[in-house]
Amino acid sequence: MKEYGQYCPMAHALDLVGERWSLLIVRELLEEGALRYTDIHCRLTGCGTNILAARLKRLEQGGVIHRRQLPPPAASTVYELTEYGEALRPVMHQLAHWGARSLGPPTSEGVLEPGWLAGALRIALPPTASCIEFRVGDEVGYVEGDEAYAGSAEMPQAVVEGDVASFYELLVNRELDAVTVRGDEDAVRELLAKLPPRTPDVPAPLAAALS
Amino acid sequence: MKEYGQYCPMAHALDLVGERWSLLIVRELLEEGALRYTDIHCRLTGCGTNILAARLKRLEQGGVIHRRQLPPPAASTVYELTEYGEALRPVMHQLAHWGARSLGPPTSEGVLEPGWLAGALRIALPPTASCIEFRVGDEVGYVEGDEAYAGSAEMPQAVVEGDVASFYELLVNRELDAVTVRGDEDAVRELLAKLPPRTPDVPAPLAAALS
DNA sequence: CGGCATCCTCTTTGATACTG
DNA sequence: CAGTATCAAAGAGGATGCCG
Repeated sequence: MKEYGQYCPMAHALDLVGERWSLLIVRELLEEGALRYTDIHCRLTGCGTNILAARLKRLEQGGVIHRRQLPPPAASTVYELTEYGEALRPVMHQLAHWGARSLGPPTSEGVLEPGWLAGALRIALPPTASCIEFRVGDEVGYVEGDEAYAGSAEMPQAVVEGDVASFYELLVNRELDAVTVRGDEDAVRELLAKLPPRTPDVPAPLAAALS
Repeated sequence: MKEYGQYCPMAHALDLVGERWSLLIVRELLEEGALRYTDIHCRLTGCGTNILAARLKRLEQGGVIHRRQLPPPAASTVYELTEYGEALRPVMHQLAHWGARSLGPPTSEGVLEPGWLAGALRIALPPTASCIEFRVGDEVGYVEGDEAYAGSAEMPQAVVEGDVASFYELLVNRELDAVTVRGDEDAVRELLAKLPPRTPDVPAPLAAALS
């Protein structure tokens, strides 16, 4: 893509990561740490291999990511964020928060990429002292302290289970009855109580926003 | 542009503001408040009128901006951010900070849009008790408290003057001698001392980043 | 004029096929 | 596995035209 050609930090940032797919690649690397070409490709449904190659090249030239050769015997090349690329984490976090405010319930045709649950928990939930596991559809993840992880917790105080719509109900409408809770239900209640205040309203709903 | 089609707040945010030019439109509205179609267009060199119209429509549908009819006699339509669009301010601020780390000196062909100085000051400078005016090229702006404004200050404690390269020297390398200071030079020195620590280094310089 | 819509050319995308 | 090659379709950029 042509650069904007403005001497402005915003425009420059967009020259580096503003192209289509670029920030989603960064998102994957932020969540997974280091990924092979094919791993990235299969997580980004709709992104052609040529586009991916072009973006990776550009991000590398921009100092956002770098290629590394895995030590033998698994000598495959992986991509990971540079220190500079890592610095995008707070930006991405805020942007995701912003986007979440107008992200409707998952009724639409949205594709859920593997590992989405840990990302969702990380964004949605405040730090908690408890360890709570979530099973949503075929995804499993848990929160503990101020981080969220994919997979099962070792000693969860509570396990929350439900489908994607119930999960949305829980997080957005604080509807505890939407899901089934095993274990310490009060720990979940406490977590919900610590959620940031509901953002009042977003003018246009998702359906209208996207033609 | 086609949507990403992922049920993910990041992807959704990019569906709303991730298209080319969209975030630059938001930047203008954040800085100027409300602008007419033509004002936006002349601030975005390179953006065709059809593109601008399409982006404005999309941003409006997404609830990021809205159109308003100015009261008579100047009954022209202006665009401004909704409350939801305003919420992009911290995101943009962080993104600009990130971009500034790899934005080189202004030797390149970068175009300086009118009003850039206030934006630059807002991003670069920490809150200050003093009121300091900057004259860079033909732009004038000043900082006071935790905000930055375009135009002349009424009672500046100091006036800093120089060209764009000197301004960059001042902010990035803390080189006070690069510019001429009238009035309370210590106020400027104090401001520089409060700048955040220099970010160590960005792997690839601007020149290499952009082919 | 200010606020777009249209037309046209050129680049980018997205999907598939192919190669070291 | 990690990309490059190819190609149709969509989007970007520029000029111009229309309409209040």
